[in-house]
Amino acid sequence: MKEIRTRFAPSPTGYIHIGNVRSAIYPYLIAKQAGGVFYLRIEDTDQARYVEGAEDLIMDTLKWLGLKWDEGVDVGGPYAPYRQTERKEIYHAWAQKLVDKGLAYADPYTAEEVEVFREKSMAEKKAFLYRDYRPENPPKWDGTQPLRFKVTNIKRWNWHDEVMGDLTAGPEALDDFILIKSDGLPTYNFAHIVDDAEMRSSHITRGVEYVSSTPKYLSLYEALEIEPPILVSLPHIMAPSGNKKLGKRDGAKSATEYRDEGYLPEAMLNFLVMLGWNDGTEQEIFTMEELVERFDVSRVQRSGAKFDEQRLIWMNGQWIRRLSLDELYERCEGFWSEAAMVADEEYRKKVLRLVQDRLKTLGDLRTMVDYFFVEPEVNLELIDGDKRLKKYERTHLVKMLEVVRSRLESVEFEADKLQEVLNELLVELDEKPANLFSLVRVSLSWAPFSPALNEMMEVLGREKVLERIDRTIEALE
RNA sequence: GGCCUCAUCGUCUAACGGUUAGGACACCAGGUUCUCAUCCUGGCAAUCGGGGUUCGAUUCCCCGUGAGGUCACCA
Repeated sequence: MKEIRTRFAPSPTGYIHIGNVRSAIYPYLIAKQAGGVFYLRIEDTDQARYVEGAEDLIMDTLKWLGLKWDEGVDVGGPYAPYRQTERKEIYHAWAQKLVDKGLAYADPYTAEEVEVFREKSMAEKKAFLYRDYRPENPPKWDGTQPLRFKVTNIKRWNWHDEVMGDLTAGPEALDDFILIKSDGLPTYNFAHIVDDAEMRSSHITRGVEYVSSTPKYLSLYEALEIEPPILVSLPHIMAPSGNKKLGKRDGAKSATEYRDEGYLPEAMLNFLVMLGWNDGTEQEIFTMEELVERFDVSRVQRSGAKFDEQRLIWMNGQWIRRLSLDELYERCEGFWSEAAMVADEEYRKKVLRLVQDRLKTLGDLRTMVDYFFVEPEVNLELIDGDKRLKKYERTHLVKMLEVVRSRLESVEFEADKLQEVLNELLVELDEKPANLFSLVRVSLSWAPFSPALNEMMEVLGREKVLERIDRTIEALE
């Protein structure tokens, strides 16, 4: 059997936004589950859209998601170079084959002249086909004119797509498209065909927008006597509002932006893969290993899926909770506030354990745990505005806190012991947990929400707890 | 406009032609000695329309409708 070789072949025109990341994930999974090769090729033939540094952005994203490439611009490989601008001679050699066969010719028209043809066709309400205006005696190609493919096998094409199934297109889909631009660089249409042949791609994974061009590619394969690879067309990821393809203008962020906001790569990967694919079971959470094992292109959805950030957030929470405390701690590097950074590792881990179930993203850390690291500002509004606490006289609240304080002076600061004492205080003061615990909780955190009282006390420690109760008493008097 | 493709809860989706059309997110209600979250329980909610074929259609066929893609010296 032929070796499985898949690729991700982006253009270095900027960061890859999440809508496009999936077309790197799927080929990766296809290759890895077959024990094949996944490689990275840079398609930089459009000089005008080239963005400095984009290659690094792309590689950063792939690394973050754990999509390691076996061959590529930086690591090389048996079919190097992997950057199209460095492969110019190769394309010209293949182009020459077509010229020699009489299957390629120089385009004598200027862009303006072609535009006139196009407008004429559109005015007649039919699709523009250059071949309708094909010059009878084209000049010899000297490299300054665009080189066009001369389609000869004008017919209806039928082909198979692993995702879309059996597809067909009439002769209208065939045209004399440009192989080499007047700047000497090949178009995508030509370059990818040459590269995938030279680099032995077994699969071509790309967005559905290429299916209407497929007949052109098929006739080129035929002319070049290349056996076509397996075609895999991926439906688009749609913007959350409306039905259009998710793009940068819809606020599609880069994958690394999500990383910086505190999303885990596992969650992002899991979410993106599940957007348009499932394994037929009701399992929702998959590790990379499981995905590699279970992924099946034929189960990929044919219609576009909307990007649902709510689901991503949920999935991120799921993954945060699956991490061990040590692992979570490592992932949180860079997400702590400055005040927290001053505290030692052991203390921060204790705090982290209390909020692991509460984090939606690692970014929540910055604000969620402030009061563990800095003295919170007393805000009596939290008492006066509380539907239960506001019913008490302040003197009574003070009395309650004084009793609590004196009991805490001697108790061991350990969660279970603290809970016992808190329960005893409930009886002693004849109070409901909703009242007493709320009062103490607010006194210690001055935050609208916080972890369980006894655990919070254990982490804060006796000194801080007594100090904060004193401050509250002072403020209430 | 030509050509191509797609169509199940609000969203992501499951369902050899036979299921009370299942799950998940979101939302709502309840429970977990206090808040927030987690977790658990329950609830709301879908086969685009019309014709066929069939004992029986979400599933197959046709016609509509809607949506998307494409018709670049961009990929």
